[in-house]
Amino acid sequence: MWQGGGMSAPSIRARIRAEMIEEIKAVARRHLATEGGNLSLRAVARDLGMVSSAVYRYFPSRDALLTELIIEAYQALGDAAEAGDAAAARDDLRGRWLGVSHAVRAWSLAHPAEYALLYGSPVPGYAAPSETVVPAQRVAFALVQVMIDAAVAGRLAPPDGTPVPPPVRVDLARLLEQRPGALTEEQLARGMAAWSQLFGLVSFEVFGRLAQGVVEDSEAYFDHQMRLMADLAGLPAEPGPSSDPGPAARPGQPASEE
Amino acid sequence: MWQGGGMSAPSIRARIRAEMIEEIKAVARRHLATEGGNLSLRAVARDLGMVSSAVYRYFPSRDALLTELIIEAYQALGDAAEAGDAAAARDDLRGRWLGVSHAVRAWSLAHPAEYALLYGSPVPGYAAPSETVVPAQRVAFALVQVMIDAAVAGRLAPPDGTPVPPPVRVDLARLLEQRPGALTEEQLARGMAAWSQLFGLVSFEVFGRLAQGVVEDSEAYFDHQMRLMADLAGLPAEPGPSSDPGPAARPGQPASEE
DNA sequence: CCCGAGTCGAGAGCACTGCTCTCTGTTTGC
DNA sequence: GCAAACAGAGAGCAGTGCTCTCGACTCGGG
Repeated sequence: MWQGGGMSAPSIRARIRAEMIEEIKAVARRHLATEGGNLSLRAVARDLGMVSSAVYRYFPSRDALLTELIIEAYQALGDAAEAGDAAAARDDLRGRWLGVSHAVRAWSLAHPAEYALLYGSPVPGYAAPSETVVPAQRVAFALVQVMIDAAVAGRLAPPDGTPVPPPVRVDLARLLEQRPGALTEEQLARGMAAWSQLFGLVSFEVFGRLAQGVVEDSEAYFDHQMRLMADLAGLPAEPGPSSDPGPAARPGQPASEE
Repeated sequence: MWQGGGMSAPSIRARIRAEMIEEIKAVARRHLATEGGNLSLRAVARDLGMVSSAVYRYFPSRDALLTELIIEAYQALGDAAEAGDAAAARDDLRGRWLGVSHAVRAWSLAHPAEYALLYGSPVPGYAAPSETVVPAQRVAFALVQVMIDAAVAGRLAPPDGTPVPPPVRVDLARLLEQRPGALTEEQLARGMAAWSQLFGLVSFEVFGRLAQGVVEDSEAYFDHQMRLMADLAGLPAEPGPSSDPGPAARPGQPASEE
């Protein structure tokens, strides 16, 4: 943008600038982890040995810095979720489902302040920019993808119970157009139930609304709840017939990078 | 405390003081509703025609004021939930279940800032005091109570699917001691799944993580999701045989006081 | 009745915040 | 080589939570 031609010769200054931006974000992320949600731009600047107004050469406002951190946090969470999926054998559908779930939980517990940025109360005047909607859906996609793979393999149990009422069916059908023919509206509704259940559970745990003497073994509790959701989604209990039925699909800590 | 004897003769000054406390809380609640989460004590004082230091005669800190508002918000939410339960016939178990759910959603959408105080990111240094744990459980109790009533009436379907693993069974059994013999651990686990599902859904909607073109008719979507949870909990679909099977158990806006 | 004690409000002040503006020195592209 | 763009420092503004002091007021007991 400010450099017309191709990406030739990053012109030392531009490279320094890019490094500076990364350094600011790194320090801000560190502050977020230690101090908590109310990020102080002045404190970040102080840690970098510069004065607060200098930071405004790189970010137009504190909210812009937060937005950058939010986007990168969505990426990191999405990466963790997909890594949790990839850690299981492709036909171990329930193992993949639990892999995604436990990866999301592990990342969230390891980065509570960033999780609060993503799924806590939105900051006062700040409105989530459009760049955040796509990465925000990666976790939901990861869960639904397991259901889709199960459906195309003919291993997704047909849902019983309450059918989807017409108005909801319209909304869900619109979502299903992106992945045509794979799932029914009933099945997608169950996948989205698992999705909101996942973040409800993680929010309770990260925000400390659960650990007050209610549940001791919170990981086992979480694992059981997500298995209930796997049942609800219609995922089969055992891996496919073409794979070794080893000790897969155990909770553990599937993925927790950094 | 500062008045030794009984509660005789509130001594004008004490009455004025109590009124002042209520007035401060009322203005603070109004500010919370209009401005958002970051409550400014000085702005509240300004609205009351007093200077900020005067407010400290009534509340030792801003967090103390917030704590008061949090406790009262829990009470209001609990009242709404129980009113939503009471609006349905006692033996219309699914109607009561949905009544509680829709009442919680309606209150939360009507009081987003207070909801964020309860279920959003916890404020920086602030740790939820012990006065908040009991009122925070009222909603969960309201849901579980419907299941208990269904169980004693022999109308709660036995759960199938994944059994509760031993470590979780220990935690749940400890919770069940307060209501002995009514539910199995499997059933309580499903009730708590519905509980976290409820707040996961409401959080998504209140915090604007859902309405971005994903779901249009969010009330119908919520209703369907909570019916899925009623299925999961094992609640019967129809009211009991001793009641008229009229047009009950419809969504609507069961309770939304104030 | 009156007077010390406790209460209340106002004001000034401290340390902090996000952000703007101006000024100086450096780097860049032509 | 030079004008333009950029980077950092510093001062400053308006706002925040909170503390302290000081005068006015009210209350309860003698």
